[in-house]
Amino acid sequence: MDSSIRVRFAPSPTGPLHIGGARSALFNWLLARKFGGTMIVRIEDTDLERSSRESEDNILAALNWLGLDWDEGIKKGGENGPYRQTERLQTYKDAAEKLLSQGQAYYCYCTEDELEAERQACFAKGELPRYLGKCRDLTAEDRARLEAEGRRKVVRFKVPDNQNVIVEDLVRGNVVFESNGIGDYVIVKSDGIPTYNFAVVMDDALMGITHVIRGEEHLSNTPRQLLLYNALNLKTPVFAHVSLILGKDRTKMSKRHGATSIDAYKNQGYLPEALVNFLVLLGWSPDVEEEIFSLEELIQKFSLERVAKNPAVFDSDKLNWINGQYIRKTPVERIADMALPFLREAGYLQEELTPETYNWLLMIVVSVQEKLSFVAEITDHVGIYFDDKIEMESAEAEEVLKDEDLLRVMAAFKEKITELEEITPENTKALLKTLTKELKLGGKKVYMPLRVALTGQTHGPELYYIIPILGRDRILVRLAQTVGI
RNA sequence: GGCCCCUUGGUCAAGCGGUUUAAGACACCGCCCUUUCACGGCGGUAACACGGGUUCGAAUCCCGUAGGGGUCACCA
Repeated sequence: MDSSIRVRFAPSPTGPLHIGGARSALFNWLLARKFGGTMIVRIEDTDLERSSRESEDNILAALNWLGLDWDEGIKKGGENGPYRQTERLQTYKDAAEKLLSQGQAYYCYCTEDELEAERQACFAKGELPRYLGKCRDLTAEDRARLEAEGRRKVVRFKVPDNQNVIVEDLVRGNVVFESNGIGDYVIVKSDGIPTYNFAVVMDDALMGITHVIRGEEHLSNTPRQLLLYNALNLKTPVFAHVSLILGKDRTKMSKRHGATSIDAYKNQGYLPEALVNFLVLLGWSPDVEEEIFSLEELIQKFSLERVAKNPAVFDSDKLNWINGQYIRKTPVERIADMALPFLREAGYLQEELTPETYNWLLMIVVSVQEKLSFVAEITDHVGIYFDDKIEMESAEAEEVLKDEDLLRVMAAFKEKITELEEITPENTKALLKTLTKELKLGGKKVYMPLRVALTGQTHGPELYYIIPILGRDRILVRLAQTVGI
């Protein structure tokens, strides 16, 4: 393998980019980057009904967000364009003509009802439901008659009999299929648009794709494609079928398993590099014990040899853990930017940010950063900073405020905090220390009562963050309210 | 149902015939750190689907059974 490697990601723009697609894109991209090859993005929009520009834009944006770029393809150009299949129709048409004239394909005039009846018959006999070749040997007169009836026609590929088709797969080894199990399949639909199996072959060949890395659901399509490569005398790429990503119930990931689009994770405040890290671990394993890798490290370490054959269940616990690891290592400014929309939506922040409130926001984020698995969770932790009306969250909290030394502690704290000209985490830390010392009390009698008096909770961020974030005035308001001083 | 793929702890997975009393990570549990929670550190529970072979020796090779998944469209 070398720099002549050409891989592609060829999504069909019928919905947002999903977890599985993203992983396929990632594997292709990693291979290209590792060997200095070329990554191509092509849009497979031959399903006119379901394809949309909106989906295309969404997919491309998601790819960009993940940090997966491409060297050639849609929105980028290149020598093998255009990169949208609906703009390459002439190419397919010519190839279909060729197959037709060589007798390797033929027109079929069967109606949907006829086909359905045939399928049922096969099924009843316990055979593979497939097209039996009814229109295979139509005479010119037959065709003229059927055309005269106004029937629509499709082009079917004539699948050779009694042939073993061997898929040489980098992750599965050689997989053998019998051509007899494959019925003559449609390569051009009645509206003149090629089907997937035909268009991919043409495009992969014409674009010089050397490695096709895709989901396992395509494995049983591959013999059909191989037959076409053969018939058209095209050079076949190397295949690598990666096993599927399953939901908790061990069936193929789908909407009912919850969030499956990359968008959904982006919108919950996951970091793209964390998602990539998680995705690569689904089906691939490093040769070392660490599991947290930067894109650069992944490029260096990735190899198709270490891609697993068995399907992987999507484990959101692990995703959360990985994302949490990244959140902790990420500069607070970036997390704050991500947190802003959530805080606004929760009604915590109304006004535009000033430099002052921005710094305040940063301190808030710092105080809870290590608690987050994904940024949307921030609203669960920051309520204490916004509502000055303190509710005791538990009987345990109320109990804390019944301590006999409470008033002494609070009064001393109030005095000290009032004297402080500027309240920062640093001098708050010092203040708390001297307070404990001067009062000659155990920390438990100082820290916990203060925490409860200020927030109504027995847990939460460090006191030395809470105090400066609240500021003197609001602290006094809260003390008056909860302990009456 | 036919064809194809897969089968190591709850999950992701290492393992490619002896170095395995089967790594590591997530989750879970415990301890430590921490005058809270979390983070972090240390430790623990937990697996080779089953049955036959082959071999001196099998999680690793072969066959069968079972289970799971995928696919059989004028969707990709």
